[in-house]
Amino acid sequence: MTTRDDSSPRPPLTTDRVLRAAVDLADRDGLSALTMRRLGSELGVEAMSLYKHVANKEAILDGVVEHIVGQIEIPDEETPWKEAMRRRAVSARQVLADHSWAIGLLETRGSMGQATMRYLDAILGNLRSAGISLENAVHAFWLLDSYVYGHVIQETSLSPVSTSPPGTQSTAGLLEQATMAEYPNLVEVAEHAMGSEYSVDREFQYGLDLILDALEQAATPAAG
Amino acid sequence: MTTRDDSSPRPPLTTDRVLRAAVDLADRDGLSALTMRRLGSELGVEAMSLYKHVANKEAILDGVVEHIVGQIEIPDEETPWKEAMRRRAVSARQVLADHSWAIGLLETRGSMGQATMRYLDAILGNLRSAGISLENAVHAFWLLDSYVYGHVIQETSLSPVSTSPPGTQSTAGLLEQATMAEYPNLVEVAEHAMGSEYSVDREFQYGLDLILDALEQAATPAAG
DNA sequence: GTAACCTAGCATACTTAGTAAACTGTCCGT
DNA sequence: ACGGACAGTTTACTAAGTATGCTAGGTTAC
Repeated sequence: MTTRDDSSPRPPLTTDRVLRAAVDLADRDGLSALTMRRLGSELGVEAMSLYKHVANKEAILDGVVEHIVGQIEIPDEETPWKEAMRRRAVSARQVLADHSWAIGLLETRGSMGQATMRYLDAILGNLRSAGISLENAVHAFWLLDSYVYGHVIQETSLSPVSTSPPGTQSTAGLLEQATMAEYPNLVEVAEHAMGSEYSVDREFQYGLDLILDALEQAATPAAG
Repeated sequence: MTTRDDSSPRPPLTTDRVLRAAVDLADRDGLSALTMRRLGSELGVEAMSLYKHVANKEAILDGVVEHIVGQIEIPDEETPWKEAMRRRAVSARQVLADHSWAIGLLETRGSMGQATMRYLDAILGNLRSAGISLENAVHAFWLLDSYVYGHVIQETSLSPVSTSPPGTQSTAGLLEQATMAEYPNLVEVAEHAMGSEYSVDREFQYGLDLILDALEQAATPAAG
């Protein structure tokens, strides 16, 4: 039994606490702020102390990705596939949007961790146990995951335009650029996107449903 | 008139030459190898000399992204939209796959450059002049671009599994992990992906056609 | 023709990264 | 009490981006 009943001024470091703090730090100040020294001071500790709990920074990034992926809602095998896929796509987008810096990490990780494999396996498991063929399950996986990842990427990379409320200087600034006259279609779309009836959320839903419906048609040959 | 007819041992630096060298370097040794010092030595010059031609490293990355995006085939307004969209999606995937480090850059750039805007404008222009409504053009843009970007991300992040020829140790290594028994669906898919009849190229085409067909149905209310 | 000056490239040096190596202090079992 | 295990620290090395000031060669103004 460890004595800790005195007012512990600093709980002991653990790998989990390190990873949690890393996610918090990146959420708050961006991925570039996630340095060993800042992470250390966040935990009231020197940078080198972290190395007692993680192999190196790469390991932290790996762990962080796992942490993020682990937050995505995983379908069980009973939920009807279309509903399950919609739910997990929405959840994945939510999680990735909440930690928009994480997408950039996904690509750079070479190998999949446990959480990632569990996630993929659950998706495929749901599809397969719904009677969908292996080929079609793979198609569905690629399509949906590509769509979700790509959508989040675009949301973040277009955020100067799309996330600012109408009339904000960043939106206006984009439009007022002299060269904007050369891009009439972009202007038209930007204005449309600034309208109050437009929402990126709905845009995501639209594409998601379109893909799901198309997958359903493809997966159920003749039945209607 | 500048005298340059003598055997110039080193052509003068220009912004363009810097950007070109940056792309080459990243292609060859990866994005992390793209440092000012290495880029300088690549051009036979000290790191600080680069700052005479680019504001800072961020500007190089911006320029590199522009360079990459500029390579994507742009549709003209005459090409039928479905064909145009397929072509530019294939081209975008090709370009991004040729410079797989570039995707990670796209997200981190805050603002769009000229090439990016020209690209987006051309896409929207093609769709609009094909008589597609503004709303549907926006849908098509989000869907297709998300799919392409996401697909490339997954290709690179799954590359340890998918790009290695069947029977390679990285593929086998993944499968032989003790924990793999916990992920039967993943194993099934991995084995399927290792089969010679499987190709990520075809996978991309499948999803692309599915999206294009679905978009077509949605854009042409009753016809067909 | 020469002096002022512009400019590409260079040398130096400062700051912040990641992390290796060796040290310190505490606590626990013998 | 002692010895080791182990969390955390100190110091220091390497590499990155880049500010600052220098130099040399060409250009331009008189």
